[in-house]
Amino acid sequence: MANAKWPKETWTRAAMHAIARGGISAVSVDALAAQLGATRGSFYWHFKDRDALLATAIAAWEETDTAQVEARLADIADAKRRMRTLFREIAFNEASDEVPGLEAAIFAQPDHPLIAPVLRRVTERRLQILAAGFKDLGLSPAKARRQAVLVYATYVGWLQLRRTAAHLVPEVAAEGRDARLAVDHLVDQLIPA
Amino acid sequence: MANAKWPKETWTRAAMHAIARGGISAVSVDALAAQLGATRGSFYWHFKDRDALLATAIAAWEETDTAQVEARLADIADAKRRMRTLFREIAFNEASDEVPGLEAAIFAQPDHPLIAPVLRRVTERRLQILAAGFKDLGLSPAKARRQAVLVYATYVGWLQLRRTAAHLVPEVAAEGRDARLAVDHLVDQLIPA
DNA sequence: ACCTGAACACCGTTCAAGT
DNA sequence: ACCTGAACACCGTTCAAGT
Repeated sequence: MANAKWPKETWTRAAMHAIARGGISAVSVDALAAQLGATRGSFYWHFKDRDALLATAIAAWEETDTAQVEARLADIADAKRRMRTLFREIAFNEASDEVPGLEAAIFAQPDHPLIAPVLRRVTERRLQILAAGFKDLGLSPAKARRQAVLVYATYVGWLQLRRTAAHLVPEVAAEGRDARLAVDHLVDQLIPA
Repeated sequence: MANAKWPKETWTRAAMHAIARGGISAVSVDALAAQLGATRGSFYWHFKDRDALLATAIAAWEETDTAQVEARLADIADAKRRMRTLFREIAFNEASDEVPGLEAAIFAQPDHPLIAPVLRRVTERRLQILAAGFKDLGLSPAKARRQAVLVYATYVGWLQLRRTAAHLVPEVAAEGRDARLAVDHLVDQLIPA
């Protein structure tokens, strides 16, 4: 258990990079084995099947994501600034993954059976953070919740438009003048003074 | 060409239903052949490969979608009512596909290489319709465009939240009191008086 | 405990042969 | 023109055998 040639973690890291590169379908036991210089048989000593590897990789992402969002927002006392930060930093600077592109790849397949439950938990946590912020800004609990849903839906759609239509919709790009104007416009309209 | 046992269209319809049921990965040449009572070899007479079938099915959806959105919105003269309709009817009553669930399944895989270019065209067309509406409501061209992007991003995210977190976020459900309140809230905030 | 290598199943693709 | 059926390739999974 301690002296494995290709410990479980090695397969998991390789899978995370494969997901970041080409999504779930890019995770091939055969390809990973070849890449590591191991055999497919070896893989099945550590994992029940391919899905178990995928679940482990996605769970690893969830843990680091939870920790990061918490850390980033806890610092900011002022509610309005916290909201702007959520959009500016998290939505626009492609959250600082330790595996670059992994979050984007996971958000790109929200309906995958292994991703959906994780995304539900992440969504609920973020909605609670947003709703708490809007309550701090003076909204009633019900209105704060509705506003949180509205803002989060916009965030989710914004990310999707960036992936699928960035050239077409310069407003949602990660940088540029159009994008900055659009974000200001968005923040002004979605976040009460 | 006229007297085929399993004409091209039969394969295409079967593929559309398979996509609606389980997404792109549910389209298996082997499974479709078995289902139709044909052989896999027969399939390759009509299509170059599996991707050609997928492309044909997605193109068929694009055509009917284009026609439907055009027809539905052309009727409504008043700009504000047109906007509300876009959200109420199209976003909430699961656009009346002739193949039920197909649009939702396509929106669920926006990054798939065969889906992405189609979705780009659909996105641009819808943004133009929205922006024209906001200009009719008195916004400047630049503001109308930004508002269209904001509204459309919210729409896209709303659909995704419904798919992945409907139980968790009753506000985005297709029906119910919470959902109606949330939509009113949303329309009031996103569509200028 | 950990890994190899052969075997099998599933499914996309090709193609020679039929009608 | 349209279809069959056999063959092959790719890859997930199992398992007996090795160290």
